Amino acid sequence: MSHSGQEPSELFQLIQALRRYAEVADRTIDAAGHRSGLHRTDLRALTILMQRQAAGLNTSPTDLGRMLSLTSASTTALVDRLVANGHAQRTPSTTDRRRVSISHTDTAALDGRKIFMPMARSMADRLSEFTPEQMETAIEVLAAATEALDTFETPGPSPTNAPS
Amino acid sequence: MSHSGQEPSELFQLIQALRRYAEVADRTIDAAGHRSGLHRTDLRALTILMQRQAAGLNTSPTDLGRMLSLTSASTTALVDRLVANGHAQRTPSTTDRRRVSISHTDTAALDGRKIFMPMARSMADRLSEFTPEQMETAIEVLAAATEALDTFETPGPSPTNAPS
DNA sequence: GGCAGATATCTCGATCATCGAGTGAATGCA
DNA sequence: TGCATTCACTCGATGATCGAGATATCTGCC
Repeated sequence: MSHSGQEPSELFQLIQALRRYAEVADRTIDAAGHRSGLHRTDLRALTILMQRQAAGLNTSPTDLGRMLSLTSASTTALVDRLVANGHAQRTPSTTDRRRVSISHTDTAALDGRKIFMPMARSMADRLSEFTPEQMETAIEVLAAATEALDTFETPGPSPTNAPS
Repeated sequence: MSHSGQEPSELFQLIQALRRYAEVADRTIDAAGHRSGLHRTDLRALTILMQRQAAGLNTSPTDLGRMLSLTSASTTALVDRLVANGHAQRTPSTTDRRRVSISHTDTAALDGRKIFMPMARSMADRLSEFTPEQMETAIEVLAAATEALDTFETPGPSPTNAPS
C-alpha cells in the first residue's frame, strides 16, 4: 500500500509472491509430513535436531522446547513421541544427572530425506530453467526476506514454563 | 544432490534458501496468529474466505473443508469458532435450504491486516533495496517454486467425510 | 404427487497435541 | 549444612481434529 511513488508494483508483487509461496510450502510440507505420520511440530523438532547435530551441538529438552516455543510438558510429550517412533533418543548427561541430551536417529535422517527429497527434486526440475545469475538474485532476495521476518520478533526471556 | 555437472551450487543454495524462508515464514505467521488468538487453520480459512470473497465467489462449509483438508466435523467446528469470535458469518442460501454460505466479517479483514501488515512492512523495508529487475526475477523464481510445489500433489476427489 | 437416493450440514464420542501448575531430584552458593 | 535454583517430568484440563452417523433438504423417476 504505502509507497513513495516510484515502483509500487514490483515490491508489492514480490511480497505477494513471498506470501503465496509460504502458504503453499506450508501446506505441502504439512501434507507430506502427515503422510509419514509426522506432525508439524515433530518435523520442526527433527529439523532442529539435525541442524544442531550436524553443527556438533547437543540439545536438551529445554533447548528444544524453547526453540519450538513449547512448554516443558509439551516438550516431554514431543520427545516421548519421537523416541516412541524411533526418530530420536535420550542420552543422560554424565556430568549433570538432571540433564538429558536429545539426538536424532539414522532412521529420522532417512525419513526426513524421504519427505523432503521429492519436493526438492520437483523444485529443482522446475527451477533449473533459470540462469545462475537469476538464482543468485533470488537467493539474495530470499535471504533478505528471511532476515526481515526472523528479526521481526525477539523471543525474549522465558521462565521455566515458557510460552504464551 | 543429483546434477549434470554445470552449476550445482546455485540451484542447491536456492532450494536451501527457499526451505529456510518457508520455515521462518511459517514460524512467524504462527506466532503472530497466536498472539491474536487465531490458530493456523483459522488464519488459513480467513485467507481463503478473503480471496474468494474478493473474487466474488461464495464459499460453503464443504468448499472450505475441502480446501483445508478437514473433515466435515472439523469444518463445522472451525466455522463455529470463526462465527463465535466474530470473524465470519453463516448465510443460508435462498435457493437450496441445505446450503450455507460462509463470509468473513469486516472485523476479520481488519484483524488480518493487523496480523500481516507488520510483517509486510518489515519485509518491504528490507526488500526495497533491490532493483525492480531483481524483484522481477525473484517474483518469477518464487512463482516457479510455488507452482512446482502446488502441482506436487493432486488433492483428488473426496467423499463426504474427506481427509486422510 | 410421492417416494428413493443423493447431498449439505451438523452432532456425538474419542484421540491427541498442547497448556498451566506442580513434583522430585540434582546442583551450586552462602 | 541449608536453601534457592534448575532440569526433566507428571497430572489434569483445554481444544482442534477425526470417524461415524443423524437430520434436513433437494432431485429424479415412476
